[in-house]
Amino acid sequence: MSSLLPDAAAGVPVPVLVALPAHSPLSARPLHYLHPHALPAGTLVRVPLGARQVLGVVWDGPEQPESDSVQLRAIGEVLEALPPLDAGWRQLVQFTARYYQRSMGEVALSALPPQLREVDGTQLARRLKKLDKAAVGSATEPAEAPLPLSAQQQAALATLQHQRLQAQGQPLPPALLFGSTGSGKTEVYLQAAAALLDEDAQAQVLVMVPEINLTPQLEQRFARRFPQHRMVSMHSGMTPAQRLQAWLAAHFGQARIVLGTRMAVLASLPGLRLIVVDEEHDPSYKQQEGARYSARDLAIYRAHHAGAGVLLGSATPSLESWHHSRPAGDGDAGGRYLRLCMPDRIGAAPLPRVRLVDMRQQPWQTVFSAALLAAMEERIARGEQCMVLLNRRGYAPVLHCGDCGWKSECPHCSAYRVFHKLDRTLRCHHCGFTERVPFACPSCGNQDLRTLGQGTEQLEEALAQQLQDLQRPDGSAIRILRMDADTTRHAGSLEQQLGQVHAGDVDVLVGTQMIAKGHDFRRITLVAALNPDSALFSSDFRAPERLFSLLLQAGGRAGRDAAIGSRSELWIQTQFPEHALFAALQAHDYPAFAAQQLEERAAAGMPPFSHQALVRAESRDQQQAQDFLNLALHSLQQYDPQGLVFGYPAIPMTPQRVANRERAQMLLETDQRQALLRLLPILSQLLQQHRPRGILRWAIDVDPLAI
DNA sequence: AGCACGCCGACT
DNA sequence: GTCGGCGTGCTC
Repeated sequence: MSSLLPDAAAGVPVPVLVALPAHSPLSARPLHYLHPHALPAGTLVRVPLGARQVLGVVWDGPEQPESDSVQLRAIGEVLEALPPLDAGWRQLVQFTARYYQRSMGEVALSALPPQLREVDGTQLARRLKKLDKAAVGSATEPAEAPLPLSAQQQAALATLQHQRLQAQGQPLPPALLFGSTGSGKTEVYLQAAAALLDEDAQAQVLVMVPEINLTPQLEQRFARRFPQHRMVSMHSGMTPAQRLQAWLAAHFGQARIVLGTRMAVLASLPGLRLIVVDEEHDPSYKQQEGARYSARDLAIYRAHHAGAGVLLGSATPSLESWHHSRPAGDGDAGGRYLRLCMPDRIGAAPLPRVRLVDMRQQPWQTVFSAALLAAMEERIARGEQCMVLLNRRGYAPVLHCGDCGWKSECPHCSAYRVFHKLDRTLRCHHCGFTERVPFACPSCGNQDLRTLGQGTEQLEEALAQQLQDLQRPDGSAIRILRMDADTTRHAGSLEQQLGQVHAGDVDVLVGTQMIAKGHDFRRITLVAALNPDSALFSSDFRAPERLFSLLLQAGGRAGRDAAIGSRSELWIQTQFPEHALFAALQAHDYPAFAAQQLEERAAAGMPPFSHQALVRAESRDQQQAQDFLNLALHSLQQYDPQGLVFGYPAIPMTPQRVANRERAQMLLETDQRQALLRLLPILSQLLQQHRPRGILRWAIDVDPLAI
């Protein structure tokens, strides 16, 4: 293609966003392309960029490029079949990019389904025809009737309704639905959605869940309740074609209910009226790479600006949401969120009894205390199920040589490789480096290598041995199933294993956190957490919050069935049974736990009483990574003469080295969010400008979850 | 981020 | 003599 000089015949410059990385000097503002006439913002186009054709979004912005020395190229194709993305979506993209320090192009294009980048106008037209067919074909079976409401559910819904009527176009405050497991939060979501879907034929409801494997259950309930409305899912487990169809259905307003993981918060939803964030405390709402946004926080922003409601649900809310929903009193105006409480379990099934086993009273290196084993045996003999939680997969976290002290370190990371007995490998859980287990110590030749610590594989083995004489009520052998990232790696295996548990083929379920979330295991009457202590004294100030939530949630797995729920128990083996966290857990008293934690946070000036950003850098050299961060911090101080933002000197991350990259991080903290928001773009610039050769990557994580 | 261009080691 | 390693630099 010959490069043509721009002339009047070539048309006018149009600002277009393309997917350029956050720190590219080009990504600060839209690029400009020529077109015979101006195009409305939000129009999707294909444009040439270097040697390739890429998808772009026409943007609001300067009508002229900043520099007049660039040769503008022509827009390749306008995807006319798609209505432009609306102003609300564009504003959301702009806010996300600015708040999380990424380029608008990166955020905008990553919010679009990947397959949209590949299709041209003709292919798209074909997809749209299919979309219309799907819309016509729906609705046959009768809708499942709403369930009768408890008094607390009624009160929550009445408050939401009242608040909506009162608002008169004003933004609605976010509502936090604080309800224990089994209190019927889902029914509240369903009826809140129903009210909007019935009253407004254009209305769309976005329902967010933390993880893909939790979508099917909620999906089923919504599908049965709303067979007359089109519902689509949005999560990373879908094929590219499915994702495109779902996105199109939402963009055209055909999908009235969109159910998805965090990515769904950036979908195009022209009729958005309500966002539900289920399990709002769940850390998976925070994206951990690229644009590190919190889908829960964006949901609140988006709902506010769309004039939609937002309903956050949890039995153990994040301390942020809990604090923001505090009632007024004592000279405190209260939080900006509305708090709705549903403490009672429906069907009056009592919450599980919490039993603490003091591991200091147990023989050295006990894995299963005798009391816990006895309790498990009793349940299995009765035909009930047990669930055992241990947050470590593999057989043992370390392999070691007693003679010379060799340990199974990863050559590429500052971490130990985990011993996996089943396939006889040593695997690094950080970089993936895998080797066969050596026959003898690589350092001294000793053939007697030993394991240190326990993982889920070993638990499964130990339980099989300890329970081998035990039989089910019908005399058959007992079955132990292990579920963790290793056993659920293949597509469909997760569902298949969950099916076995539900069918009652499994007596003891052993696994990592993944089994503690969301699933309704009706016949489980005992849940045991074997070793939760590391979270009690972790350097991460959010570790106790996560532990409390995990244990309460895990306990909630037990005894959902009222008939047997009365004897359900949550067992915790700990060296610190006197810890306040366990006392609150025993009383099922989240408010007490939250009050105690918030008091500590307030005293230490930590979130939600302060705002943080974490700057990370990677280099071959740890000192260089730290120097890079410290220098940027030093330069930043001249832009913050009042010292509103405090920067802690850079420290190594844990683990310090991953895949031969040295990692360092620097924490910024302030009680004045605005000051931080003002300084972060300057910091980005400083980092970019003073980046030495050896710095491989750097990134800013705003509102980091783990430090 | 892609993708080209560019300048040094083991092979059809 | 080529194929290909990934370092450096550019994309409206």
